[in-house]
Amino acid sequence: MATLKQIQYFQTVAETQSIRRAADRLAIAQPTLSTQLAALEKSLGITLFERTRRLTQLTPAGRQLLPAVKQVIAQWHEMRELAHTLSDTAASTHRLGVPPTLGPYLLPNIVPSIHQQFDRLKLYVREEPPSQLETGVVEGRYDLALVPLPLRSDSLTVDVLFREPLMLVAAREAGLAQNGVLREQELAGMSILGLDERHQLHREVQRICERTGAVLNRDYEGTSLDTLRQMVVMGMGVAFLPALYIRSEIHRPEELDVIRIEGARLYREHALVYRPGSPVRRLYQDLANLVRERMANAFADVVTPIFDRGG
Amino acid sequence: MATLKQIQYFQTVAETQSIRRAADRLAIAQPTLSTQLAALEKSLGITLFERTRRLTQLTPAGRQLLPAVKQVIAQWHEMRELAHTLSDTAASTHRLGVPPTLGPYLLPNIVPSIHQQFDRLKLYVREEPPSQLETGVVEGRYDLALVPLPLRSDSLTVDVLFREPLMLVAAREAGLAQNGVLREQELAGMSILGLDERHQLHREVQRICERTGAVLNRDYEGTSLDTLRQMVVMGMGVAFLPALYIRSEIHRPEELDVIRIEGARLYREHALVYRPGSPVRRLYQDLANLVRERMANAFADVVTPIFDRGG
DNA sequence: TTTCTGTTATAGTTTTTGTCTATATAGAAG
DNA sequence: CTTCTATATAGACAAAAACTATAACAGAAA
Repeated sequence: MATLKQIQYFQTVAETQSIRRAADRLAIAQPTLSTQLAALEKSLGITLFERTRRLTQLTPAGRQLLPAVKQVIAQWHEMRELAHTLSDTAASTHRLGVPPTLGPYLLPNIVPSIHQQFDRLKLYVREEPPSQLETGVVEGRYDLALVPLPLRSDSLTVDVLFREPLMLVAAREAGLAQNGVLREQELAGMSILGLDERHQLHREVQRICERTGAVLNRDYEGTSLDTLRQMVVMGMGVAFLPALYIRSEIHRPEELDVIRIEGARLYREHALVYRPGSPVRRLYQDLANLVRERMANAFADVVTPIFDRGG
Repeated sequence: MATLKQIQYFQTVAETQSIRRAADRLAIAQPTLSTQLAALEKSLGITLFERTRRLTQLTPAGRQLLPAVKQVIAQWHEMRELAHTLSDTAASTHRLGVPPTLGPYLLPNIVPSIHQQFDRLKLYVREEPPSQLETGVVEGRYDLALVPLPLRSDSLTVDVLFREPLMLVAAREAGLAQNGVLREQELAGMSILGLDERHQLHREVQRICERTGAVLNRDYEGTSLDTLRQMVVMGMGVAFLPALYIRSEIHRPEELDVIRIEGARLYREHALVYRPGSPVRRLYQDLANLVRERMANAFADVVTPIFDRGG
C-alpha cells in the first residue's frame, strides 16, 4: 500500500531529478530512498523513473502520475493546516440548542460578547423544545444547550446561568396595574393564558397557578410567546411572560401593563448543559461564566445571575 | 506525522461511531485502533473523539476536520486509479519529436494505425530540427524522436525505419522530363535549390551535388519544403524533394515534373530513436515495427522499409 | 586503455512502529 | 451490586523503514 511518505519521496525525486539529491533534501540515506521508491513502483505497478548515472527522470507514466501525487500531498497539507487551526479548541463550530422561549430574546444580547472574547469560535444555533434539547445533547446532536431547570436527565453537566422572573402582563384596559405591583393573594381566581403543553413554560405557569389559586385557561393556549402576547392585547386574559421576552419585545407600554407579583417566587432558571465527557468542557464553563457576567453587567434589572451552584 | 492509514482509521471510526466496530470493519484489533487514533490525535494536536461507553462520537473540531480527511483519501484513491490505468505502458502520453521535413507528411499516414493498435496510447508531437531532436531525447525533453540518419550522438538506441528517395522536381516549362527519368550524369552543372543550412536536408542535398557535379544555389534558400516547391514552380530552378512530401503535397502534375535519377543513391534514411534506458523501449520497438509494416503495406511505391538493421 | 568519480542498487543490521493478546478500567443496564 | 460492553493500557512480537557498508556501473579524466 502506497504511503504518504513514499509519494512525498516520489515528488522530491521528480523535482531534483536525482535520488542522491532528493535523499539529501529529505534528510534520509540514499539506499532508503532507492528502496522506498522501488516499493512504491511495485505497489503501483508502474516504473516511475528512468534511472541513469547522469540523471533520474520521470517515465511517461510517472510524468502523468505526478500531478495526481501533488494533489494528494496538497490536500494533506491543507488538512494539517486546518488541524492546526482547530487545535485551538475555541476555533471550532459548536452546535448550540436553545428553547424557543429564550433563544431569540437572550442570544442577541450575548452573541456579540462571545465573538468579542472568542473571536474564532462559531455557533451553529437551532431551536427546539427543552426536552428535545436535553436528549439532543445526550445523543450528540448538540454539543451544548440552554435549557430551563429542572432537567430530566442527570447524565449531563449543568452550569446554572441565571434566574429569569416571570411577569404578569395584562391589557391596559383591564386596569390591573396599581403602581405596577400586585400581591400574590390577588392572583386567586384570575384566568391565566398559557402556552400549549409542549412548552416547558406551560408547566412552570401551571405550578404557579396551583400555588396562588389562579386558574390556567386551557381553552385557548398560545403556540409562542408572541401569540400569547397578542392574545393578551386582544383582551383574552392575562399571562405570565419571561422578563427577557418582555425586555426584548414589548415596546408599546400604552397597550400592556407589566406587573410584578409581590412576595411570590415567580421565575424560571436557565442552565447551560453539555456531556460530562466533552473534551472542551472548560470552554463551555468559560462560556457559562461569560453569560453570567454579561447578565450581571447589562441585565441586572431583568435577571439574576447565579455564580455559585452548578458544575 | 499523520499517515494515510491513520486518517483512514479516523474516517472509519467517525462513520461507525465506535472504535470496536471500526476495528472489525478494518480487520484489525481494537487496541491497535485505539493506539493509532491516540497517535493521530497527538500528532494533530486535536482531540478528535469524545469517547464514552455508549458511543464514540466526533468532537466539534473532529467534525470539521472530517471533510478535509475525506478529501485526502479521495485524492489518494484517484491517484491509485490513475496509476492502475497507467500500469499499461501503452496508456501514457509519450513525447514524440519529428523533423519539419518529415513529420507533417508521414504522421497523418501512420497515426491512425497507431491508435488502432494501441488504443490508449497518446502522442504529444513537436517539430524541431533533427539536431535538436537528438539532444532533446538525450536530455529527456522527448521520450522518442524520428530523425534522419546518421546520428551525431551514439548514446541513443536507433531503430532504422525506412529509406525515402529524394526526387528531382522541375517546372513543367523546363522540359527536363524525358519519360520521368534522368541519368545521374545529366545533373552535372545543374543549379539546385535547397533549404537553408539549419535543415538536415541541406547537407543531404549538398552531398548529392558534390557527387554528381550539380551546383547548389546558395543565393536563394527555402525555409520549408513548401517554399522550396513554390520557388521551383516560379522557375527559379530545380530542387530535390523527399518522396513522402511529394506524395502528400504535390497534386498538380501539370505544373511540376517529378523526375527519378537513374543509378544514383538519392535517398535519406529515417530512424526512431530513444534512450537505451527507457523502461518502455519494448513499446517503442513495437511502434517502429508498426511504422515499417505500414510503409511496406501502403507506401511500398514511395519508400523502402528496413527491417534488418538497427536496435 | 585504465583509473577516478559520481550515481544507484544490494546486503546485512538496527531501530522504529504497527500489530497482536491479555488485562485493566469504567460507565450503563439489569 | 453484579454483569455487560466499550475503551485504554501493558507487554510481546513482527513487519518495515531506517542506517552503514559495499557492489555495480557509466562517464570523465588521466
